[in-house]
Amino acid sequence: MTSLPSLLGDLDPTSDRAVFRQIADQLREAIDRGRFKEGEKLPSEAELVEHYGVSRMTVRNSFSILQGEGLVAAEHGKGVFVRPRPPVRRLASDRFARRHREQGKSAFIVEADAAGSHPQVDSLEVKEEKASQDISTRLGSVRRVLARRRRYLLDGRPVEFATSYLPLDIARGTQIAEPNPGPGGIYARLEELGHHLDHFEEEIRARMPSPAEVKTLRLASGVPVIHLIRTAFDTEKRAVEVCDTVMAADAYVLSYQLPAT
Amino acid sequence: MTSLPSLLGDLDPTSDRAVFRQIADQLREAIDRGRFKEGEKLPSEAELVEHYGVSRMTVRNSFSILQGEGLVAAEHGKGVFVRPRPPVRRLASDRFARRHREQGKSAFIVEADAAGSHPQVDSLEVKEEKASQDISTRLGSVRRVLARRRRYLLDGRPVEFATSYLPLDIARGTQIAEPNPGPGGIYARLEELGHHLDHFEEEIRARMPSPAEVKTLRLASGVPVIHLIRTAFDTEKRAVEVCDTVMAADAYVLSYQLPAT
DNA sequence: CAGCCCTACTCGTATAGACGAGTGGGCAAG
DNA sequence: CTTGCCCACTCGTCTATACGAGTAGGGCTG
Repeated sequence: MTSLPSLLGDLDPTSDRAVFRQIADQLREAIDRGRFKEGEKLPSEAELVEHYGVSRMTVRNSFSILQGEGLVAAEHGKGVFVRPRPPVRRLASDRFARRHREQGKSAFIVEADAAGSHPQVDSLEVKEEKASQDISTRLGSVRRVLARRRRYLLDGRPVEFATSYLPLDIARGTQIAEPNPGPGGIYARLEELGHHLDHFEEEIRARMPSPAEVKTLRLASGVPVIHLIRTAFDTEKRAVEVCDTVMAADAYVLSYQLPAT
Repeated sequence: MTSLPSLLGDLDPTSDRAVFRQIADQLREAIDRGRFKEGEKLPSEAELVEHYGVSRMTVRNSFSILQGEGLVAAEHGKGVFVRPRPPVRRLASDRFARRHREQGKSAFIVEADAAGSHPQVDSLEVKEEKASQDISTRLGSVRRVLARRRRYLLDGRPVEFATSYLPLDIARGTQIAEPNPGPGGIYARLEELGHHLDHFEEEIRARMPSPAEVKTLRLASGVPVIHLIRTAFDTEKRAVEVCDTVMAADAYVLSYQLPAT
């Protein structure tokens, strides 16, 4: 039972700042200054209750602020811990360049192997379905589509799930409709089918995850998602694929290289 | 006092799902289904206390979940409201193309005017300062830099703030060091100074905002930020500017066009 | 009629207490 | 020594209560 004042200071009763905010401020500052390091355990609720002389709900209130900021995460039965900043996966803008399609393995696998982490793909699902309004619009008024769903994991942690949508007249009956699309992925198959890829359009949004997304990506509270929608166009200016991707924001940095034309 | 059951249903006491989660689920679903529309007021805490027969803290707990998801916002003295989705600003990847630098006005102003909204730029600050470790690395080991800070508002709402960093040997004494950099902005000045722009690199992250960012961008809780770091390179492969931008994620969609080379 | 105030309703903050459930270490029984 | 149980400690959920403070509308007062 070492004394916390050395780490945490006192409350200012004259301040009009709410007590639980003051406590959150002190904890946040202590974390920022490295007094509590990544992965380290913060003082327990009971300890803070005693240190500050407040009720437990007040302390929990403080923690909930820091959780909302993505700074800490509570673990039932263990304590509240400073969230480690996970190593990030970089997505370069040239990741779909033709030269990367030569190898047999998918971009995700190759890239992860190179970074020394253990990649995995699961919840593979390939089926025909009705296109949503949005997908239909992007693909040019298609009614039904082939949907390829998959989830990506890095060292056992889910980091992204994605769905590719393709018009049936392109994909039906081809290897694209198979669970394993073969070397170079569906883009290689599209080119073999005569749909030479011209360019991609990517739309990027960030937002808080839905409960379903929290579940599939096992997100801690306070972690947003990056929502990326990529449309692939062939040289005839036709949209041949839309890929809808949701990524755990704490696992990714997107990187683009743009000409200054 | 109209009855809420028509909108909200009952609790399932046999479920092992926590009561406050069940309530949050029901409210979320009602919002998703459009039973409560954007900007509309949810039932008050007292009403929900009575409807579900739970204590007030339980209801507040439910609200705090939905706030964390960015779905609702509480207004002191008024009620809890469904957060309206603000109009988003699209940032196209060609926004720095040379052809857009012809006009006298900045890209932000032109674009906002075209969209019929009222643009504003404030908290302008231009000064020399010590480069942070990160900025120094990106600019190629520079010790001191010229920093240009500004905040952008759309119809009175702050949506983004940005800082440009330039090496002193380039910027000092030029119009770049003036509050108003002149027509075409600093990129036009850089080209006039012989630094012909070759390409940009953009890094994109998403995360929850710091308290300071919440303040400057007046963010509601449950709104992440998009953090964009752009480095401009001239034809000599030298990094001539780094622009660090923090955007309210609910106000932006980034859009990139990539060749399929 | 205009202005003010009062009141009812809203959410914000805080206390005190209770029980449940996950975790991990120590101790006791085999 | 190993196994298994128990207990202490942790956070999770929930109740009940109290007061503060912002808002809006009705009614009273001048």
